[in-house]
Amino acid sequence: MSTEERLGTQERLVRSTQELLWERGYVGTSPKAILERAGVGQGSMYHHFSGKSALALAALRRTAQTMQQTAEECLGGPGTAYDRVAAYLTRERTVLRGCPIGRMTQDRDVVQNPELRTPLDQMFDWLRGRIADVLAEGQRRGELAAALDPVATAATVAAVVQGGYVLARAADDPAPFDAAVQGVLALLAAQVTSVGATGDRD
Amino acid sequence: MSTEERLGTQERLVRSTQELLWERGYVGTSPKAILERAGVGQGSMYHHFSGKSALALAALRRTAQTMQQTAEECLGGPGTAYDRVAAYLTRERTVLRGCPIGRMTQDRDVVQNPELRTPLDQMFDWLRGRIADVLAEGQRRGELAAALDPVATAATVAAVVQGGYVLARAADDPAPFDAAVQGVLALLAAQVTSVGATGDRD
DNA sequence: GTCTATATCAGGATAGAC
DNA sequence: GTCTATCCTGATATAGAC
Repeated sequence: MSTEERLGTQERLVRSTQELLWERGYVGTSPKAILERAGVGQGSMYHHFSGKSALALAALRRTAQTMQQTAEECLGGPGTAYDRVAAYLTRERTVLRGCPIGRMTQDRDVVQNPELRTPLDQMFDWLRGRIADVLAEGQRRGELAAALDPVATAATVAAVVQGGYVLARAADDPAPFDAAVQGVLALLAAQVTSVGATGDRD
Repeated sequence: MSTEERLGTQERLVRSTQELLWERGYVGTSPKAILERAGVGQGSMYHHFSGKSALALAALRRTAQTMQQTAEECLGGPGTAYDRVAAYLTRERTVLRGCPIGRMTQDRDVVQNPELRTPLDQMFDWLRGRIADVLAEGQRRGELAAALDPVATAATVAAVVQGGYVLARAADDPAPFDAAVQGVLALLAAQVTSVGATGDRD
């Protein structure tokens, strides 16, 4: 008995929806496709969820939550601020699949629906804030140049990842993603202070 | 008589398709919507184009061409390499609408169709190459640090724009786009050599 | 070249039996 | 809770008249 089969109906529906939204987007995902992948009947689906958008909302919340945890594992890890940002940028990714959250950003029905947009908004807002915190902490420790703007730089880092996916998918090749990441890491490395600097040590 | 009305049927169809692809993506755009916006009948449309994908191909080629021209106006302009990249990054944009080419990257049917993907691929390939050329030229002139990797940095610049759109649409606010651009410009500014440097002058 | 049928299938959901 | 039947609309295209 597979893991999938032992899960509850509701859980299987949410997971199917997560997968399909990632692969096909919101417009491209039909209730029929969801229930077929989940292996449940139509009546079953409409019993647990009011319809497509309710299913999508549950799926997006789940995906955003998972992505946040994954990012936190890198950004909350050990090392300097540069190390932690580098860990986030270079963590293993299935580049050509793109970002399951960033992708939804291109879906009209999602962006125009405040409820559906909220998980995306919160996720990216948290991400930029978290990266900015890491960078600001690096500055306080004297690791990074004081002139660096943590908030703007955090947006840049997050944008490089999302834009890297776009470039890679256009090329059908992960190379542009990797190049973009290496490019921003090199620029960031130039902001790393060479000496232990002015940090207070006991 | 409006400009639209005096155009030929074929031309009106292509323009309608360009608009709709930008707004709704490929899956979200129906032949019916195209012909209604163009103000032509169904028979007319299938006379000039074999179907939806042929129409999309014509539209994407046109859009990519226009975008390339727009980018060239900035990147081929006057000033230092930094100035020209900055001109590209900060040129006026309707940020919340996103990039009409980058958007298609999230459309399964487009990316999986080699013919439809080609215009996207060529456009971004050209863009990264053009930015890399500008940066390399800046290095030869002694404007930019020799250690900078023009190819990787070019990918970063292109990614920041595409990713900036994603962040802005998630937030329903252009601010993250602007922040990402300012962030990468500040990082790039740190690569500008302070002196006229080693350039040969007559 | 353009128009109006016509055809087929999928999307998205409701109804009511079990 | 789950199933099957049914409904209505739209997507995508073909046919053949004008």
